[in-house]
Amino acid sequence: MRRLDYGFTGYQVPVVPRASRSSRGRGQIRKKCEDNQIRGFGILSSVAGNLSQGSESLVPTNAACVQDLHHIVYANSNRERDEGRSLKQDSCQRGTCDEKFFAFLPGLQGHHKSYKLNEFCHGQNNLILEVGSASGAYDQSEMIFFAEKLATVNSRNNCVSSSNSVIGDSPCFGEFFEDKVGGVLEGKLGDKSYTSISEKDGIIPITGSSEDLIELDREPHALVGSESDVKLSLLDCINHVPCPKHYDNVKVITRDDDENSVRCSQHSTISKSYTPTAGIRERTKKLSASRNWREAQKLKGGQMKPMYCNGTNRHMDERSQNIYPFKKRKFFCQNPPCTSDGGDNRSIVKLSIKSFKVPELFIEIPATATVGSLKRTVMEAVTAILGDGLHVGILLQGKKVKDDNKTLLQTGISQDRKRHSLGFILEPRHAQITPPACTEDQSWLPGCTPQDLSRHSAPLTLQPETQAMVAVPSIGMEALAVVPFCRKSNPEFVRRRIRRPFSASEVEALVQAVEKLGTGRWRDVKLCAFDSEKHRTYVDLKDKWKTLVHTARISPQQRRGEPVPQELLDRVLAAHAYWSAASDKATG
DNA sequence: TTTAGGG
DNA sequence: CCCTAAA
Repeated sequence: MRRLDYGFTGYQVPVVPRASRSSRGRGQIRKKCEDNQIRGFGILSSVAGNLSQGSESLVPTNAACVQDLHHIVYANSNRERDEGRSLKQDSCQRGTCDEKFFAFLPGLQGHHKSYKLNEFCHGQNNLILEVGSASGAYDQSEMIFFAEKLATVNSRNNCVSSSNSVIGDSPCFGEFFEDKVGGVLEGKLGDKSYTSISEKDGIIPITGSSEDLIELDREPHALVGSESDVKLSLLDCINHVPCPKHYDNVKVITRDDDENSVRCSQHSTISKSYTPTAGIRERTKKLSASRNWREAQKLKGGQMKPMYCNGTNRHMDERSQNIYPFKKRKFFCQNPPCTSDGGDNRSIVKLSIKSFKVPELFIEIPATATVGSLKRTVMEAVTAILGDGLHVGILLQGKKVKDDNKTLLQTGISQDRKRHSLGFILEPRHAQITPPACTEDQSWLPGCTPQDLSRHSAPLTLQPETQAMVAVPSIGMEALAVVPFCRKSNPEFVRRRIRRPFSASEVEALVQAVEKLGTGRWRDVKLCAFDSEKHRTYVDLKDKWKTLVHTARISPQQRRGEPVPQELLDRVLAAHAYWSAASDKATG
């Protein structure tokens, strides 16, 4: 009997003949595993996976994860507070920003709230996100979400990304923000003001889901009322200076949406395995002409689906939960060498960039939208802005330096100048080049009046930003990636999913599932062994199996990445051989 | 949508 | 991981 040749023991191999696809149901019957046996297998493998994953976590508990993460979160209705001002540079002042971004969540009726990200300053030891509220109040969970996500975003931008970063809501996660030097929580609520300084451990527990409010000893209500500003400062969280060695004691919290766990990774550890050049090479290689064709097809079909439509599309929903690095990375490491233009090459200009000015970010979202969707919207917007859709502008004494070919000497940037005269702006890369190309919704085109806009979204407040809203550069729309019908207009911003290597437990689960189900039923494999892992599609599983087979066939010396136990690789080969033979037999 | 296979 | 022809 073939089963004897199979080599697997301990369970029965269900011989499920591979029916033609047309005969295999797609409905609820196949929603889960076909029989109890397989279902039991799935559960077992799940449990096994969780157990082993837990044991291999870098940091097993949430609390331990944040030992070195310094956060200060404070809300303040007074814009002029010294804490905020002192951290700002001249280059980070309000009102000098040309570009503005909008995030717009379509499809829902009702009141809207406009959120504006006025400034986003990176400092060597601080990171400030200042949010000006046009109307509604913020709750603390939103603030924390900002803080948390920005930490992740910035970690990614510093090329020390963790593969576990996930966008979206985790159904349940508890996190702690700890400020070793003394956490500060202060705010004002009308006449009531309070300041909460954690003197000892400075731990602010944030429990429950991301929707929940922070639990505070005092003033457990919203920190800010309407017309208040919220400032979030992540001290020591991420250092924007691109020198990873500073991060030795900084940990990045990443959350696995599936396991409801918080994982921490040492930056230094991450950066070890991160090879930016390889990533660039890979992505550059893939910029095939087919993309243009594909985009044309999508344009033609007009079949872009809203990303936040109650998850009616499982695939879109799954993919939207991942943080996508931008598909096309253009990290040119081709800084031109100092040219001998008569200047003194030995003259070095040392710059300490403490903050970047960023374009304002506007978010319009119906009041009926969920908090979760707001979070996703903002997160996507921030991610996009901080991702790759920007280039750096330089302000010298308030004037934009436009000629990139001038030397610093020629431009007047030199050491003896006051540093305050030099400013850096993050601005849309193609803002001046690409005209808005969103043809489906004319309201986003330049020249549209606010009335046109309100026809769609009826924002509660437009404020002075209204004029900017109609002049929003297309890059802003696409960078936000929250307006699907606009994203298609620029293939440049199709983002690649973040790489998430399979853990040993996942490999184990995959092997078990394939042993059970075979190599041609990836949807079933997914449902049985990875149903809870939204980021693993059946295509992913198929691909992983392919690489596993390849790995098993090559010599151990040739293998890369996290070593897969030989025992598992043996099972991979055995299962692959078995099911290949079974397939051949069935075929002919 | 799912499978299968190349990139 | 991405892309996509084919079923």
